[in-house]
Amino acid sequence: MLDPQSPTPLYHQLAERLAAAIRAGEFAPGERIPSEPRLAAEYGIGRPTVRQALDALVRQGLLSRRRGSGTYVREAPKEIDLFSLDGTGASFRKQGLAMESHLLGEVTRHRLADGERHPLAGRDVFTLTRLTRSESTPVLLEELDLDAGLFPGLDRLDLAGQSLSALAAERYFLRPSGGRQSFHIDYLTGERAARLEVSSETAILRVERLLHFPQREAGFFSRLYCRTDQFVFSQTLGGFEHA
Amino acid sequence: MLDPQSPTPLYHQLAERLAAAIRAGEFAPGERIPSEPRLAAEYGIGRPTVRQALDALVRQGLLSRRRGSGTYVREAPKEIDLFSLDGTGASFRKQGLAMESHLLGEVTRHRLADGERHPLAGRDVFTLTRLTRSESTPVLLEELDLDAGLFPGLDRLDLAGQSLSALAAERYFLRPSGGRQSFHIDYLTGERAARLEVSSETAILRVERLLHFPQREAGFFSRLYCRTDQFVFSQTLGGFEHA
DNA sequence: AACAAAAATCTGTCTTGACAACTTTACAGA
DNA sequence: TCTGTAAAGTTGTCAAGACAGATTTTTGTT
Repeated sequence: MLDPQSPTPLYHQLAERLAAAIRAGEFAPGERIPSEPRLAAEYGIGRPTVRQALDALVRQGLLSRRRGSGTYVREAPKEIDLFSLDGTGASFRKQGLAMESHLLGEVTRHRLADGERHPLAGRDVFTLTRLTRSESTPVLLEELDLDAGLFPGLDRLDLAGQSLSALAAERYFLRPSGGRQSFHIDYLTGERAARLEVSSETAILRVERLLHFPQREAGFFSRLYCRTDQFVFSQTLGGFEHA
Repeated sequence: MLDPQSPTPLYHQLAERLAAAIRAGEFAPGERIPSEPRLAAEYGIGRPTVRQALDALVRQGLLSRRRGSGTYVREAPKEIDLFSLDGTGASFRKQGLAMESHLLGEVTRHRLADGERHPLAGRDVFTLTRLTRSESTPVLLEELDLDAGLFPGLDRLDLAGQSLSALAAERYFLRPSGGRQSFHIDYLTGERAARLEVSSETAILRVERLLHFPQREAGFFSRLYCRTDQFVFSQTLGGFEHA
């Protein structure tokens, strides 16, 4: 039973109680937990209070809900080395994970205005979007901008299944000399949320990465939206990492 | 006014409306927005629905609430280069940010059991915890484990204000040869939440980092809990990064 | 003008209740 | 035994209301 006299709110006590039960293995991944009305009756609290507790566990990645069906325990995320791999597709396969990456839409070329808040502002860029799925669940969305001057004719290439970093190295003889990436926690809406199949309540790791080349500073900019609820994303340190 | 006929729920419409107003500068950082009862009256919806909308904006880092006082627009986070710096303290100062790091408790030495799920399992380690604040707000909590064999006598040194990476290089002649770090979104409870002054609803970037040395594989393990709502944490790529 | 107390207002927690949208289960008929 | 429909049960959204804890504003007194 919950303790109404406790300084810890009831919804919080329930969330901790359920989280402990999940971590202790009382509910297996994929298993349905008792319904909201059932939990309300069992713990003697209102359904909105139960929902508040479950809301927190959903956000923490322990539970997922399906309207009309119930609330289920989630699988633990697998780990993928992302921030140090030579092309997402190739390294996904190397790590024995069934991943599929594919382009969304066409590669387009356009000019970024001078005043635009973008590291490649003032230049012509190739823009492309790529989505990676694991077992048909989206896990990574990449939005890429490449300096058109560094990658001439890129829009005429068949990029399906291609490693961009391999392409950069082998076709354009480009190896990054340095760069910078920043890490953010984001909540997606609109098209990005739809592509990753998440609600605006789901915390997403967004990594903004800018690569420099000996031939041109700030030649490649990318935004990576990572579903850390699906995968653990890691980076190998030592030696240079690039996209 | 909100549109009750819209497929978008009312709380979601309000959240989007308020987010747009904040981003458009209608409310300046630090400014108080209309109270919950006031918003309920203005938009003709219930206070629980207003709270649901505000909950989402608080989680997204746009708003913060103070009981009895009101709901305020938050400052945008500043950027700090963390995952490529030679010791947090030194690089904070180099980047002109008023940061203070200090040890929580003493350096302790103990042995990790062989079967323990820890990269340094089976060894004696020095364990220490460090908290970094900016303008008296905690932004980074580090929990560090160092192989005691690589860092003899570490517990007898005065580590206050010290760069650990400089210490490793200059006193112990240790430079990392490689490593790995993984990125997680976490929700803290208990002591960690108290130290970072966050609620269990706040999404935290947790980075687990393991460094290898020529002298010893897996010599240094650290967990970094980053308040991305306070700072943008970034990494410089190229050349080797180490703690 | 300054200070203390009371009142008002704010957010935080919780309840009961209702209805919508969706899924699952039970039942009737072929 | 199979299929279709109704009933039951689930989550999602929303409302009104109450009270607690904290802060701010107003009022009264000196």
